[in-house]
Amino acid sequence: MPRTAGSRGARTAAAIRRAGLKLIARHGFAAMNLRELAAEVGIQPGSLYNHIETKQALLFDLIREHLDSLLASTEAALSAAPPDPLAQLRAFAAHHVLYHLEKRQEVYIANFELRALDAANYGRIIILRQAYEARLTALLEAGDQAGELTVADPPVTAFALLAMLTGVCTWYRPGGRLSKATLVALHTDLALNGIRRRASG
Amino acid sequence: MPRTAGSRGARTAAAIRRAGLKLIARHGFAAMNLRELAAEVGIQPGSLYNHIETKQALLFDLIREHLDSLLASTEAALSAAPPDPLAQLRAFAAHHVLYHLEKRQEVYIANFELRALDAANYGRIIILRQAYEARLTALLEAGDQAGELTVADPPVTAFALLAMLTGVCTWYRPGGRLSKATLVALHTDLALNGIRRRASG
Amino acid sequence: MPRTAGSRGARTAAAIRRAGLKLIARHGFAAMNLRELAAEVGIQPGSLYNHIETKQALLFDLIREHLDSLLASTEAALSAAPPDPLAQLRAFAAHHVLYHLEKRQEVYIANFELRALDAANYGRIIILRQAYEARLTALLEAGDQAGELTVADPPVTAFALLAMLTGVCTWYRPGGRLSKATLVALHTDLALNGIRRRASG
Amino acid sequence: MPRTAGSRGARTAAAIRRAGLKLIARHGFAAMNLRELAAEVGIQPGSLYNHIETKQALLFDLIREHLDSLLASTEAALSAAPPDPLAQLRAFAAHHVLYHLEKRQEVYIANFELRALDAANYGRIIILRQAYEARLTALLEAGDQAGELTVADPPVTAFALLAMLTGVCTWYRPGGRLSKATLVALHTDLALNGIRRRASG
DNA sequence: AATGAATGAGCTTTCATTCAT
DNA sequence: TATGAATGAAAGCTCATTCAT
Repeated sequence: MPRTAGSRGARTAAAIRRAGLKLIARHGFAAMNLRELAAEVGIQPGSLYNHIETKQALLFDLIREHLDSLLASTEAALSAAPPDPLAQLRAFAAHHVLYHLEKRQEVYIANFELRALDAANYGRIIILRQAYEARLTALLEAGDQAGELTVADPPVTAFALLAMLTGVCTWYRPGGRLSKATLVALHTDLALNGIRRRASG
Repeated sequence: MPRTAGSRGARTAAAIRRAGLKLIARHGFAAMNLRELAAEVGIQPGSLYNHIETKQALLFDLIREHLDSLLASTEAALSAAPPDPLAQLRAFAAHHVLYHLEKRQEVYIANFELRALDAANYGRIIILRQAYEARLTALLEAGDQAGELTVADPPVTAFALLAMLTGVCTWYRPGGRLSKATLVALHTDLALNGIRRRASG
Repeated sequence: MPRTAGSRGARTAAAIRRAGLKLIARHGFAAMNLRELAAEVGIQPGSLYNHIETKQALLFDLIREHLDSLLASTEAALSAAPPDPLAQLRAFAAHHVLYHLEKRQEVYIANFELRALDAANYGRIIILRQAYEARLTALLEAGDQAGELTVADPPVTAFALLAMLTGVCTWYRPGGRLSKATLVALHTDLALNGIRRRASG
Repeated sequence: MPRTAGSRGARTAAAIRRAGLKLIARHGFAAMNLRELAAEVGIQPGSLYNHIETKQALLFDLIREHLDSLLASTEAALSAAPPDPLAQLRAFAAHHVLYHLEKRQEVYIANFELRALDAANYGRIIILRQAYEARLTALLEAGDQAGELTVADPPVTAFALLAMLTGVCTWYRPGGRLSKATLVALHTDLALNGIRRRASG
């Protein structure tokens, strides 16, 4: 007779993912070890394998779920914004910063531990990541064609803006001098100003 | 009897640093192993210890040398530029991008492997890094006070600009579509535009 | 309330023994694991313990059942043969080869996995095995005394003949070049010729 | 500067092979563990890997060396015997029994642990083993054609004789009731009698 | 300055077995 | 009787580091 939903098993699996995020973000994937992860969850190392396939598969799952979630919530944010290019871009930037501030662990892992993925998993993740980059590139091109932006090279500009907007989550700590809202506004302006079309000359 | 400058020992030491940069940049510090490093150099693992103290000390040396070199060459670049705030900032940005494009391995390590440093080494490195960040922050404040820039929050803006200007070296590969000079110009403009004071209305 | 004879439980128990024979014969006892056995049966590993005591007990049961069956069918074969020593021996050899060809998995396990038995179980099995060897030794002695055989050392000769007659099941595969009947005849002759009394000097 | 020959390294490697033979013969390959092997040698488990590639490679090396040695010493024994078929066969059988009595551990492993070899290694070993079997098959065919033997099916007879002649090393213990020489004679006669041509009727 | 061999601690993973449900 | 989840021990193997030569 199968256990009921919400059973201990599901809670353990969730705790493993939570602890995985925390420890990989803290130590890096290679330096994190499953003994510590198990201890954090409160089970024996071998018991992890009732819930994960391998250490590598855990990393892949965490990254994939993050990117799935990022893509979905980005679409939601864009849908909720006015359709003109500047508003869409501002929505993208604001959502990016806020989302990244709130999911700093996931972001860290998804950006800096890709090299720890094996070839097959790396390929799968890159597709998702490129979809996200392409979304911003398309917005930049639309803004350029609408005459509202001056974008010298859309894909390169997209990379540059993403780097800037992502950077905040490498140093932000809750309770610091500036609120999340302030940081969102500051970075959004910085990004938009960098590409907004100048009045004339 | 000490060997002459170009002795085998000195060449081995240099080869170890070169291989260290390459392998740490490729795999990350924790995932890199000294066996592979020794093989790359063409010696046995035990022989490494005639040239390095520990794996940790190798990492520290590589990062410190990089930051020393970055700080020194930044000062040289700023000295060679006109003293007005905008020109200084442009020189800083252009130098940063070019230097980072040319030292991608060092940059990668100095940015992403700080967590692998032990506490004492981390403290030493952070001082150097903060000096670099402070240099840019000071330029932003000067430009703001001179009325040429609009900088909402100098330290945060400095972080944001550094993230953007550094980002390029995570994807740049020599022989790609765009030359280094083009990338330098593109990123410099993007950064400067983000903070240049708007005409008025 | 006990289930009826053909109940699910009894069928599961039989499937476990069948899978056990197959997997132990294929991989060896130590290399076989209960996960694979459970998968072969179509249940979860924990469920095995409704039907077996331990992995060790499963091995013991399989070997004991095989030897019980071998001893019983040997007696039946000897009873059905003429009582003279040569005929008895020929019946023993023919039965041995045929039985071994038909129960190759059981034979393999009973011959090569005895060392995996714990001390107590090993002792119980050795008694059965020695009974079988003693049966052949007795036939050899009887033949020798009757003047029909020349048996230098009955127990050693018994071991040697058993090794030869058993060996066929390490390489025999159904559908091969020779039929079971041919192999039985060939080996029986080979064994008998080895010990039949020579005409004179 | 390399160590001199006969160094500790070579002695350790030899001790590992000796202990490997002993423990694999005693427990079986799967049930043997490298911790026990290391303890037997008097080193730490990790140190084994200065001398072996993997556990699997150790098994392969032991089996291959045994078969190489068996083939070579068989050739030497045949060369030393008179060239007529019966003498050659007798020399083969006597050599086989004696060699097997003296290398019981190697024989056990080479016969019963082939299934523990991975596919590639298994293929390499089977070639050697078939060469040995083919040598006996050829002698049987020669004896049959010379009219001195009656061999119903040379390859099957070869398998049967090898099984019989090998069987002795599964139960022989030094210091037992019968000397090696006696056992060699007994088994050689048994084998030869099984196939020697009968006078006539 | 280089080597080969050793250490000792650690790693991910496997496994027989238990047990509440 | 079956399940899913847990245990605890052990496995093969890796690795930074040491050291006599």
